[in-house]
Amino acid sequence: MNETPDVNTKDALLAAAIEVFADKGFDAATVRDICGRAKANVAAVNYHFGGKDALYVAVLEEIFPKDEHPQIAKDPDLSPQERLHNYLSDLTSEIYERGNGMVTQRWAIFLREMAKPSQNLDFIVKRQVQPRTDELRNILTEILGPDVPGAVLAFSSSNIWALVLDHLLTQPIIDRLTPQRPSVRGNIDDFVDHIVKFSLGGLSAVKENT
Amino acid sequence: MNETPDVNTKDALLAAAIEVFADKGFDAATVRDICGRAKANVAAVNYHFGGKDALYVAVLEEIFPKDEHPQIAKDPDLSPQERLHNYLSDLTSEIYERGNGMVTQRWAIFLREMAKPSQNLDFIVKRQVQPRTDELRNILTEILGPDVPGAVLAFSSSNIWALVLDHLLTQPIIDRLTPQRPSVRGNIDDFVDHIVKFSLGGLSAVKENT
DNA sequence: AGTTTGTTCAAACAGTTGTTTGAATTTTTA
DNA sequence: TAAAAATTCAAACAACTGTTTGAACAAACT
Repeated sequence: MNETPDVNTKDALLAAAIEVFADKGFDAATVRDICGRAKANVAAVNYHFGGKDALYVAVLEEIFPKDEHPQIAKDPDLSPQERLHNYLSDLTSEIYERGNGMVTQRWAIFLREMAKPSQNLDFIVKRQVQPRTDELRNILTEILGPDVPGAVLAFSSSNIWALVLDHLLTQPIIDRLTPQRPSVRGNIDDFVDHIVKFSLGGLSAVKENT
Repeated sequence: MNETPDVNTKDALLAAAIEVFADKGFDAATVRDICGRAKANVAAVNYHFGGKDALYVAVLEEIFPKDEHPQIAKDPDLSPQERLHNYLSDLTSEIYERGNGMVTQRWAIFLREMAKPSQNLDFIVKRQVQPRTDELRNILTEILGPDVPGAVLAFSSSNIWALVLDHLLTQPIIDRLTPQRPSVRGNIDDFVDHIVKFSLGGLSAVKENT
């Protein structure tokens, strides 16, 4: 009757599902694995969530909360260059810095959805990507000026996102290619300084001759 | 003695496997689907290749041939900036231009392996990525000068790769975010010009203060 | 011819998947 | 306390997976 009969197993299932989905991906994840880690019965997923798909949706709702409004770099006192620095610093540290928390798992799931999009990618884009790209777009409009062609603005915005997301995707390749290369994690500041420099240089280059 | 009018079932299986693996990924691909498209019996994969895994290896050998040596931009008469332009132009058009051929399927499989690495990623990196990154590294060494720190060179190399690979990964997001944006395919030259400008600007920016 | 070798095929096998069942158990309600 | 509702659980289900089997067929060689 009450809506909080046994929160324990349901929460345990959700936590285990976040782990497994981030680690294996939706297809490779099995409900038996999830229930095993949650110390619950195999039928628990269907009882509490209604099925594997619904559990995945619940996971997405959990790790992409609605009320999250970053807009960190909106301080009007800062120059757009400084705001870009703050923007890239915050985004980078969120992706790479915190190792075992929920934040990195969220980006792992995001990466999986990009490589093999499902219907749920719409949800993730609306919750996670849309507000961040809007903010970047504002910063870039100030840097490039109001007369910049829309294509240049769109390309540049994608370029800067690509610089940040790069390691998320190419980490396994870098491990195989140049294992001696220092990892981003632990050198976040160096990495951020580099991509800020690279971005500002690239932006002024595409601004010059338009 | 060769080229019988009847289609070789082994070749048909290989062709169908390339399609299915590129479209669904290794896990989601089924041998029944592959054999169905090849109009072959379910047991044909095991008879001709020995199993699904061995078929995947055969597909990788097929779409990542050994004798492929790009080194297009090695002309010593060109400036490193021009060589970078040629390098990015060739790489971009190979990834995005030819729509239905084998080349794009190769990059689709590459993307899948990056998002969920398997043992075969070593093979792909050695065959596909290694020679191209070596070439880029040479170009960047000339542009940045011999005294550039190794970390800056490594970061910059990754950055430029990220600019090219960007759309491969974010295409499904862009479709959901800004559908009005002109696609890269069809505007390859504009895209290449943009990332060349952006790259050169970024490179001189990271070169300045080191 | 006959024999051998290579290839196809329908059927079945063994394993895993998500899901359902129905009875046992716990918790809540009256 | 007793009835009722909510939750757990072992077992089974149906569908799908890659793989194997053994007979049928085809081609090549002696």
